[in-house]
Amino acid sequence: MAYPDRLSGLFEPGLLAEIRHRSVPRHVPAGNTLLEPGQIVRSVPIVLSGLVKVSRVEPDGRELFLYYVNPDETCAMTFTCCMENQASEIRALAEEDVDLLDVPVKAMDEWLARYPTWKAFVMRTIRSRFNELLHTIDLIAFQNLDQRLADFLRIKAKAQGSSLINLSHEAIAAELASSRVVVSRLLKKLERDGKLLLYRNQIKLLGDL
DNA sequence: ACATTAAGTGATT
DNA sequence: AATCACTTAATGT
Repeated sequence: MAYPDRLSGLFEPGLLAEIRHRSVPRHVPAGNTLLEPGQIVRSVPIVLSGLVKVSRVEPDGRELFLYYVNPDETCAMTFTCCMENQASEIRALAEEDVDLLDVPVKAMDEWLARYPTWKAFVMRTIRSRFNELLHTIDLIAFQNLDQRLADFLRIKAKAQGSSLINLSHEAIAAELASSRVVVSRLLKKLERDGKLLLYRNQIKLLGDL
């Protein structure tokens, strides 16, 4: 199986062999949901390729972008849920075609005690997400939507490896739980400042924000 | 040519 | 920053 090869830089050989034997490869086409809120988490996905968008879904249907899970990463939320077989608090959606390895809860629990690199991997992803979330909480608390928008565009561009973002203002507003008009205005300002170019359903980032 | 959807803008809360 | 109301621009049929 070719999958775990790309993980060889992350884990020791013993663990790689375990991953090979106990994880289940899964392919998720772009646009499909990996996990809906309320669903019981039974396995932890390790993303091999593609891009997974993780967002919060409010009862009224509104959405709030939280973070992307890139290749060689895992979803931090699933760790916290799956240990106690808790329901998911978030939605995970494949934004590009995704190849991943499903690691059963039982296996990842055992590895936590046995393999230092696994423990480090888990801790690292939880810590970095936690810091990311603290950052966005700061921005929301101080009502800095312009910063949050800039962050979103930067992260999106980096995650998909292209400065061309194919999203309508409406779609971006939905991700940030804001309104289209506000996003349009902020984007227009960024364009005036020479930070990006606006087209219909498309945004071209210039340099860094 | 017409209908539909995306984006721009002033005024108001 | 959000909402409303309205205009203008781009796209689909």
